[in-house]
Amino acid sequence: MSTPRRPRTRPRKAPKQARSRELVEAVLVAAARVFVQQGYARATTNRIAQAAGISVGSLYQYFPSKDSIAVELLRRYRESLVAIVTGHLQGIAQASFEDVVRRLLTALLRAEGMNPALHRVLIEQVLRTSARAEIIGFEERMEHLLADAIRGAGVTSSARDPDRMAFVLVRAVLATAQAAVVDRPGMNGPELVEELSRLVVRFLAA
Amino acid sequence: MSTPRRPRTRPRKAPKQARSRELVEAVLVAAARVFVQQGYARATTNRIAQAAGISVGSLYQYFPSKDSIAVELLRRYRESLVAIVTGHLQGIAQASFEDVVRRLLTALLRAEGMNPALHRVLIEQVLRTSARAEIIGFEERMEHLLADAIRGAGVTSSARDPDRMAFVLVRAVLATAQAAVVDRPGMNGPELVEELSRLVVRFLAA
Amino acid sequence: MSTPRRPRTRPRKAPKQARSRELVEAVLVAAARVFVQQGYARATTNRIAQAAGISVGSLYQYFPSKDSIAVELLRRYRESLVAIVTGHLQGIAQASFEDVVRRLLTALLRAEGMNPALHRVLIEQVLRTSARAEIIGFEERMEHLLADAIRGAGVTSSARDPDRMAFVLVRAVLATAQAAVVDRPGMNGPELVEELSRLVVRFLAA
Amino acid sequence: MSTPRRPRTRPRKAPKQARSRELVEAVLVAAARVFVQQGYARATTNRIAQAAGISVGSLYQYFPSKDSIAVELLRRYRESLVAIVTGHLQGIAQASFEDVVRRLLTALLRAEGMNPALHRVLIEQVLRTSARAEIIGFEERMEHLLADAIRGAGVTSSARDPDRMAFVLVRAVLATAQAAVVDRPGMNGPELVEELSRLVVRFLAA
DNA sequence: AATGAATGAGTTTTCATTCAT
DNA sequence: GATGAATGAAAACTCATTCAT
Repeated sequence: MSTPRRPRTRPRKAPKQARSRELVEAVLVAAARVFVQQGYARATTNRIAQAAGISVGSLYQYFPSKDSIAVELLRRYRESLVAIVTGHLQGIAQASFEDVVRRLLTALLRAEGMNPALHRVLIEQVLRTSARAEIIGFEERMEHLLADAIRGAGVTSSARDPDRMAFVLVRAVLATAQAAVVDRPGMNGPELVEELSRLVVRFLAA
Repeated sequence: MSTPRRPRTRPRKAPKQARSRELVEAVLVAAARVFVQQGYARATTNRIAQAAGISVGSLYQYFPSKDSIAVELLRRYRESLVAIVTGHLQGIAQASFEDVVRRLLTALLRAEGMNPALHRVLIEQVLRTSARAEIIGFEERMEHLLADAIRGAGVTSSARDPDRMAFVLVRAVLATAQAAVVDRPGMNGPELVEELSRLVVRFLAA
Repeated sequence: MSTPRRPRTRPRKAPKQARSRELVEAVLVAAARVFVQQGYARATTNRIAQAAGISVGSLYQYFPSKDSIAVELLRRYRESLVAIVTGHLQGIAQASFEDVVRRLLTALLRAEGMNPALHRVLIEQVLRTSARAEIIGFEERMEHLLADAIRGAGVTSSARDPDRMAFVLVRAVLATAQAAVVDRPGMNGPELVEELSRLVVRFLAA
Repeated sequence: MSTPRRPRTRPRKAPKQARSRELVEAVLVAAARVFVQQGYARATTNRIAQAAGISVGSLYQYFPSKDSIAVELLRRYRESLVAIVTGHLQGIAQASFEDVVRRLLTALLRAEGMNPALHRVLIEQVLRTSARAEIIGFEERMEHLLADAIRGAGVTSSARDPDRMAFVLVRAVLATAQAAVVDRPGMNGPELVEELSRLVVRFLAA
């Protein structure tokens, strides 16, 4: 458990060769599994390497520290969530507002790229890490996207602050979606999408 | 030198004497602080004991392991949240529905008994602990409370499932409240209460 | 932080590489010395590792616990004693009975492979260990060897039970030999061999 | 496991009052049981006190250290063995030599005051202790008793050294008796007494 | 005198990281 | 590049002993 002198959280080298890229992927996939199953503290680098089918030494060839794996995982995870949301919000012009909401929520609840258990573990860890700066602002980005959409759509009365509305919606929806995916799969289904859509639409109504 | 076979997550002895109870409290308070400040992994039992102003040995007199401290903290935290919600829901007969919602949200956002930063750390920990079973069911209890309130208040149309509604509301509201308290204190204020109340009331409307 | 449920008394990995085997040997040699010099309780794993010229970590790579070192030492010690006795008993056909006895006793008293001080420490330890089952039966094996030899040699009258005779001889001879080697080196010598031989031969006589 | 600055192995105070004596006895009885069941290292002073039905504090009123309990136990144990042997050897004038031997062995094998498992644990411990000097010489005393008896009885030829004979006999007989009592109760019985007597008598014969 | 809570030095054990092969 | 054995700092936990009550 000795800690490196200087925090190393950036990948050691850009995986240029195909083989390297595969190796990096293997490590990330394995690490995600081990982190979730054992918790960050129990997830030893040896276990991760083993799960990835490589040696510890090779792991350290691409990740300068255990933390750097967590950070990269978190970065990717959030990237993918942002991508999903962005993608659907762009469709807001073509489709009815309610349809967009419904599709986005359906996508989220289908757990596309969503792994909140992992997210929780990573957050706890990364919060203690120097990589904090690289990571925070994720929800903020989501909020900006949403606030802009709200403003652009002219959906709402001028009396309310779109930023605050976005803040509320991002947290409320993400948390509910995550809970449905992880803790209560039985709750997940079209009816939940319906309720969540109702939550969003009614909340946004003037 | 050998370790007991069963998971050590239950408090070692019931603190009967006043002195003992103080000690247990001191440990919990200190542990909460250290967990939040340093993260679970860096929070060593020695540091916790020191922060509590006692010796490690005394700590282990009452908590058989580091994990057991986390588990007890989580148990208490959730207990207190349930108490707050229960308290306010009981007032639902005397006051207008909207008033109850507003007061409850105000209480939550005032961070009464709420320490989501601690909660996050603990969750990560307890996720991999055998104590998991002792802990889950917290949100479920909240949901039951709320679902009953919804049914009793006759607030809603018969077409919707009160259980699903409760599921959505509990997650949405708790997550937003926690985020406001921890991550974005600037967002916290009467306007947020207003928006959250709107979220709840509109969502519940027939 | 949690400990494996099963007793850790078996070597962790089979030392296959030459390097590994050396390390295991080094640990055992060092441990034997430290156990004898300091007693089991004072013989810390760090001290043993240091005496072996390796790091604690390496020690734990091959021995899952302090106890497992003691158990392996005891196993080997007894193995070697059995080998000595077996070797000499095989010569019983070629040489006169008395000669075999004398040579065997000489070998034992020359402390070939015999380290009773270590034995004592180990016994105390193993007595309370789950490895007890793996260990007991040592004297029994010796007795079987001897009882068979007695029967085969037709040395004795049919009125006596060879098993009981073997029981008595094994204990009597081993204890005396050990005492001579450890506690009273001054007593050790040809005359002692003579007396012990007399003890055995006369005891066996019809 | 911190060790006292100066070895304290003598009872702290002579138990003058009846109550004190009882307490001391209770501790010794409890300690003997715990030492045998758990081994010296695992036998904590708290466990011993608990087994004795008193508090640790009271234990330390009469024994200045954990070691001092072991030392006192060993002292008493050996005292009692010596008493048995002495008693029987005195009868050597009145009865036939063989009878004395047989009676003595019968007494030993009846486990009168004999607890070799305890003995083993204690020896290992006391060997590391400053009390070593107080303790060693036990077998020597037994040997002197026996050597004198041998000389006095004129049992044996002048060609052999009575001291060496006594050395051999004491070790051989004690070890066999202990093994029979502890490890192989099934072996214990009149036939064993017969064999052991034969061993002694034949060994002593000119 | 008796009690048993408190102490903290001293153990066992783990695991991120390095580096010789 | 890959490997995995070796390292050792740091962590969890124990228990002989003290001392306030």
